[in-house]
Amino acid sequence: MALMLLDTYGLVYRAYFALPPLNTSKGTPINAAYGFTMMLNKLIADEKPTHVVAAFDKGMPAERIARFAEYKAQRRTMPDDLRSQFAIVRRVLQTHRIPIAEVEGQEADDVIATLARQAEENGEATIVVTGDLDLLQIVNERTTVLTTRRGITELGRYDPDAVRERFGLEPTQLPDYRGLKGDPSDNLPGIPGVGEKTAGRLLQNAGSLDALVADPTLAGNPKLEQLIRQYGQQACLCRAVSIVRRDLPIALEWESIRYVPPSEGDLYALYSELEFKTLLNKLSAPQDMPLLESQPMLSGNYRSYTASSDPPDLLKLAGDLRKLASQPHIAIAWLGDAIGVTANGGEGISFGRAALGAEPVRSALDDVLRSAQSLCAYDAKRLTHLFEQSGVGRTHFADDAMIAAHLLDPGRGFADIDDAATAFLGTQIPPEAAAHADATLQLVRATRAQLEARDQLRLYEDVELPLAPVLAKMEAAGVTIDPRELEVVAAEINSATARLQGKIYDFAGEEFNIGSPQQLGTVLFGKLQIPGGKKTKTGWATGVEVLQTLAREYPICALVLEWREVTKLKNTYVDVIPRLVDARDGRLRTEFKQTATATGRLSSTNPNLQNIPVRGELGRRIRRAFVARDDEHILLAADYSQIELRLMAHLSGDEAMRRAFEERTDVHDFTARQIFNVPADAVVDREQRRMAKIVNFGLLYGMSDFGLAQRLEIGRAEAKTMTAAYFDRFPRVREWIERTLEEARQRGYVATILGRRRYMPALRSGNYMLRAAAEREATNAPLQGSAADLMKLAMVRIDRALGERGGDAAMLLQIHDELIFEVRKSALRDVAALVREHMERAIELTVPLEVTLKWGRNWYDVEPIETDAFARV
DNA sequence: ATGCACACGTA
DNA sequence: CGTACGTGTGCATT
Repeated sequence: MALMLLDTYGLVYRAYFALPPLNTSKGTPINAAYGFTMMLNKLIADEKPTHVVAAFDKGMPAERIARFAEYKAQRRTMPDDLRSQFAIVRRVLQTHRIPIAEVEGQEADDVIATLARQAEENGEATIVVTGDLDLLQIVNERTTVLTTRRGITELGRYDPDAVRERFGLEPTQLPDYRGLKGDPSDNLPGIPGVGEKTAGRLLQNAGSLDALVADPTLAGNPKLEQLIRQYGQQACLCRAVSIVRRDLPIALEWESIRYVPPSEGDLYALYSELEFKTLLNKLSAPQDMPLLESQPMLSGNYRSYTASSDPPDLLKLAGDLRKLASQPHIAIAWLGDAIGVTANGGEGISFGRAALGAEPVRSALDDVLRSAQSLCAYDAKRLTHLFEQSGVGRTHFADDAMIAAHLLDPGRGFADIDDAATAFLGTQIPPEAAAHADATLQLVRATRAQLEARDQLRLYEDVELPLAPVLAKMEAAGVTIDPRELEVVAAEINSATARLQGKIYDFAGEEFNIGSPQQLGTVLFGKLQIPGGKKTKTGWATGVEVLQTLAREYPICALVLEWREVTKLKNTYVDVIPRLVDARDGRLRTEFKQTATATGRLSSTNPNLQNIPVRGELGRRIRRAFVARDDEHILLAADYSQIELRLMAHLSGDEAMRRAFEERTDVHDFTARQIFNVPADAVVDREQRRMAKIVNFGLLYGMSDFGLAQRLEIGRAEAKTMTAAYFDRFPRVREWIERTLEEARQRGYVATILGRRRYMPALRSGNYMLRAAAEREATNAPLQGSAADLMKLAMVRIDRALGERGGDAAMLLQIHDELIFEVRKSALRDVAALVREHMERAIELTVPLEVTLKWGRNWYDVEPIETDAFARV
């Protein structure tokens, strides 16, 4: 249990100065309210309080004014555009269902101090969040104070040790300290000539201000002694206004301040009214998801075990684990260093990961998992790797709550199981592995019901769940890297970098950091006076578009572009990859994230192998380093051709577009013929095809006339004519886009071919920019997402088929529409046919799917396989 | 040390 | 004022 107390005024004040002036489209100042809301969300996410109260000042601090007339005389009056935001802050709090505490004539500090004391007396932990350090005096074993630091998200955390560390004093000595040294911002004089250092030393020696005043000789030197005699009473007065009151007449109703997560609908309404774009984007909870009312913390009967090398302990742990062996439903969680296991009843066991090294424990767990009917986890793939390393046999999971949660709302990143529990269970999970396992079971129950209600079980059970172990295999396999090839590229890059850098310095007439957009902008557009400089928020724009247009006339721009290209390659790939190669087997391993994207695609990290260069020649050569494991194997690459456009043809049912694919023509060429009216016996020129290609891609991304005009470098009217011609030839495409948007507006989400959803609340936003962005996303998501569906389904089937063949081929990488395999040479023909078959037939569409197959000894040298040799079945 | 802005690699 | 990502740098912040 943790109570969070907010010093609302201080936090809002802080947010106001931390952020630039921001207004809603109607001109309402909003920066402080926005910053406060950001802080609030972050605090709740990070600190996970069970109870929250926002404290406000109310009325004048009359008592203190009476005690010390000058008090706060110096403080400036509140700016009007800040004052007006407090009403908004109150609404934010109301929406978050956070109660407000205020006492007539009292400052928030005193309200907070009083509530913290009451919580202490009840044995509860309290976190105070404040903008200044005055409240540090109430820090103790149960009360922690967070103070705002830089910006709006950074906080200092003060427990008693942190206070001692910072001031060399006990928290309770801080009012004395402030009384001695004074505080100009509150117009407290203290003792003249006594600053931080002296005040600290005096208190360390004398213990308290009272002791000093009673016996000024404790000061240790005559000068200080005299000062204390003269100003001692003034210091005591200063101290008096620094001491917070902890005895205000407030009755703390523990149950009434329990934090209940806000309704997503209410949040949506509020955030869109206030035009909190970033927050709105994070918010995309399914509208049909009933939010549970607050629940008590999960409780269960957990017994903890600490890993030990002591045989009796491990044997006891193994014995207790084995008691779960007959249980049908087992959940397992991996939290930090601990493993938690629970069965359906809530009884659970946690133990250190290291215990898996002991044979009795390992085999006991093995038995439990083997005998269970179903096994579930949050991020099963991670556990699969752990089991693999520890020699635990079973790795088949019937449920993965992380995947289920992501399917229910892919727009929201469920960073961890605590996130998901907050969203779907409305509960916090105690920080214990067994509790996490238990929460996993509950999450599975909740999410499965939702998936079923939405008809997404097939997507979950037949695609996503079986994909996880496939990805685990791919991650475990890795890909062999030939470092010598990287060295060749590195050498070339190094000499190019040196050469380019020298030339750039020559042109610039000075040495500077070319990698700094800021310095580069100053050199190009300031010193060299190159015209055409545009500005960004922070300075000159030096992006490719800008430099490219200048490159013809100003060689330095071309050189900078070249420099950027080579340094990027060096820093991101050539220098990095060798360091990540597993020294044991020379292979490079990535992690595929299955729940990272809003559209259903995978992502790849550590390193990202989905963005290895291909366009530039130099970069492309990096692919030479990706090789088959030995001479007996080769790499096989299989990629879908134009999969998203084909899906557009399928989903829209546009006959003309369907025919383009049916006839196996070049689709960009075909489009060019249509929109430029090129006769059948005439040739489409390169420029026409280039433009048609941009139009096709623009379509997939929901591009506007304006954007199209910019990309094509033509007038807006011209672009409009072109899209008109396009939609004239492909009328159902336009209808599909409009239908998709209309449906999405109405039901709140768009869906893919397998029923994967993406919730799009911003479609109904009153803010044009937000709405337009959402419309583009909504247009693209069904296409990109359906392509992901197809690929995932194909991967699951291919893995199964390869498994049946034995071990002569392994899937290594997925790059969205492309798969890379490592294949025994003798099996190439069969495997290529099998891969093509499963990819092309993943889902039957009204347009044919086409897969291009290539093979080679490395990723660079892959050459198309003669189609004739692998005729389609 | 950490977060942001910018830049840029891929589909 | 086309979508979806991850990672590198510089730079301003503790």
